[in-house]
Amino acid sequence: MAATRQRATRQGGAVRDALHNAGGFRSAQDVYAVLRTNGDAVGLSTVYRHLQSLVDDGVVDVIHTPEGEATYRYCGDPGAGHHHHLVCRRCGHTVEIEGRAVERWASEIAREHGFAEVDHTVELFGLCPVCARAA
Amino acid sequence: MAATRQRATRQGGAVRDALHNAGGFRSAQDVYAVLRTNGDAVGLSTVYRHLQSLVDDGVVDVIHTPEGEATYRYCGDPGAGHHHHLVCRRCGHTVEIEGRAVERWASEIAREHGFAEVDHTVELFGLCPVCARAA
DNA sequence: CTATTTGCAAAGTATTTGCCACCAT
DNA sequence: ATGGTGGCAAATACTTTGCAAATAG
Repeated sequence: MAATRQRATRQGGAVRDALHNAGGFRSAQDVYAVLRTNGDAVGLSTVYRHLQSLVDDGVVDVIHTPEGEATYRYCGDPGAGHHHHLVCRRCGHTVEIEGRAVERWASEIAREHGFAEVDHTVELFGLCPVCARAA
Repeated sequence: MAATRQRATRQGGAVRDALHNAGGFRSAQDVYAVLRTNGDAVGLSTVYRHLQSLVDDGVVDVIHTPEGEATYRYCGDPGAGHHHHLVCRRCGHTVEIEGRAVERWASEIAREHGFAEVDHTVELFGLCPVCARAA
C-alpha cells in the first residue's frame, strides 16, 4: 500500500510536463484541453488520475478556487514542506511564499481556543505585475 | 437595481433560522435535510437561492471545503467587515477570528511581489475542545 | 391584483468509477 | 505472460435554471 510508484508512461509525462511549464495553477480541465490541443491526446480521467497521484507524491499542490474548481500546480521537491502561494487571478502565474509568521499565528490562535490538530488554508490571489499593468 | 429586498416568506425565514442556530458552517444539502426533518418543507433550489441571497446581503459567509462542497455560516452584521474562521472539521462549530497580523502580512507580501488588488483566503480547520476530547 | 417566490424536474459542471483493451517490463 | 495503465462511457454529487403554480403585500 506504500509508495505506489507509477510506471513511466507517455501520458504521465505529458500531464506532469504540461503542469510544469504552465508555471501556475491550472484546473484538470485546463490541462486536458492543453494536451488535447498539443496533439498529446490523453483521456480526461487519465489526467485526473495522474494529477491525483502527483498530489499524493507531494510533487503537486492543490487549491480550490473560490468557484470550487480544483487547480493544480507543479511544486517540484516533495520534501519542500509546507508553503503558500500568491496567485495571479488573471494568468495563473504563481509565486511560492514562506509563511513562518502565519504558521506561528495559526497555532497561536488554535491553542488559544483549545482546538487540536489544526490545519490551515492560506492563499493570496491578486494581479501579477504584468497583468496589473495590462489592466 | 439596488438592494433587491426579498419578501418575507416562511421559507426564507426557515433557511435563515436553520443556518443561524446551526452555529457553524453547513452545506446547502445539510440545511435542506434539517428543514425537511423538522417538517419545514422547503425545496432544495429554494434553499440554494436563499443562501445565495444571504451571501449577497453579506449576512452569510461561504467556505468551500477541501471536498469541494460549499458551506455557509450565519455571521450576522453585514458591516462586520473582513474576518476569518476557526472551524471544527468534525462538528462544524465555528469561532470567528480577527487577523490583523495576517492582513498586514498579506499586503506586505503582495507589495513585495508587485501584485495588485490582492485578496486572501485564510481559514483554520481543526477539532474543537469537545470533539477533541471525544476523539 | 400583480409581481415575487416556490418547487419540481431537467440541465449543467466537475470529478470518479467500472470495465476491458493495451503496453512496458 | 501479466499486472499496472489508459480511455471511454456511465455514474455521482453538487448546484443552477426553466417554467407553471402558489403567495405576499
